[in-house]
Amino acid sequence: MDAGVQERLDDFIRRKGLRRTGQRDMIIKSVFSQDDHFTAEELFDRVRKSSSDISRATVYRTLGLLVEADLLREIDLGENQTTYDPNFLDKPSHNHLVCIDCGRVLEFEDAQIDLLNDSVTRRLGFRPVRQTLKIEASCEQLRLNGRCTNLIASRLTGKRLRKKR
Amino acid sequence: MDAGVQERLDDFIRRKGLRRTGQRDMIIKSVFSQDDHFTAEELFDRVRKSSSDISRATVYRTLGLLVEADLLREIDLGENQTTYDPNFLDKPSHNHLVCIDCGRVLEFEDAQIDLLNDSVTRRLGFRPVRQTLKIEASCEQLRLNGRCTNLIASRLTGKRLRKKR
DNA sequence: GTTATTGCAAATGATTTGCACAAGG
DNA sequence: CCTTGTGCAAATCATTTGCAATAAC
Repeated sequence: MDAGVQERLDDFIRRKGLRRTGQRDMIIKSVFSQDDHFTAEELFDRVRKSSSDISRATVYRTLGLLVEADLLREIDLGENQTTYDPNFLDKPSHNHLVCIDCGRVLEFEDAQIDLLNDSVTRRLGFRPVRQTLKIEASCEQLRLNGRCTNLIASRLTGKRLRKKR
Repeated sequence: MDAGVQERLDDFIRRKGLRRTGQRDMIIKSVFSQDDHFTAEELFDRVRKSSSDISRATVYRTLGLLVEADLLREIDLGENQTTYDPNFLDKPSHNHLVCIDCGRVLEFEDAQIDLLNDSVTRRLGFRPVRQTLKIEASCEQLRLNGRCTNLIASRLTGKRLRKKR
């Protein structure tokens, strides 16, 4: 876990007159112990494994806190559950590419995209605050070779292959 | 309403072995009679005004149909309700700018952005299918003048000024 | 001691669904 | 007719919330 996280959260907590608790510490450790995207429910399961005295409500409430403190970000992957992305601390303006064949999500940064979007925003008479780019795309691998390692991998792990509906 | 809509839907319906019904016709007319974004519930209210024998369930089911037929698109404006955008027929690759001060949503097209995103996608080894760019920004007007006509307008109309939460 | 935090279970709210009846082709 | 579509009400399911007990500071 990035050393700065705990510190930044402490700042936030102090500034808002809130309190540091054991539950919050555990949840934060779990959130930032890895860099996969996750849902509230997935996090709840993960957290439960280390200590069972953390309730679902506290998980939801702490997630809200982390988002408010800008340590964690909600992203839209087209699911009906909110997905959380813990990687904005390291890569403050990364984007997401979602493969419509295998459901895999890639993160990428691109300074040119950022610049272009900023300039468009200014041209419209606004000051840019945040931008969210999601690219849905299909595997060249799958199209050219008739198979895609990610597709196979996700079948093995039982992950969902496509959006619902 | 764009003349092509009904036709395109008829095609879709025929291809899938479905049926054209009075309710679907009414809903489609309502959806494409204007170009504002809307939620399922808002559409339900609108549709109810012209004919009261359309149920909420049918509205939801027809929305699903229109999305599947690619006549209508779901967009994410950060609300807890799905928002629908009827303007992708006219502007197939437009983007959204959401003002965090007044909540107003602007649509804009930009060929450069499209090209750049496509090229990034290819560089990552994928074939681009669809891209979604949402820019959150703040009013220059508000910052410079201390007021923003949109902000005032949205106060008058009682629209929400900021995201929830 | 105060006040924020937690766990629990109940409440919420958007969306979906089962089923009997109605209607399109 | 035969099958799809509809309305209704009940069911789902993620998320939120009221409240009494608990723990920060």
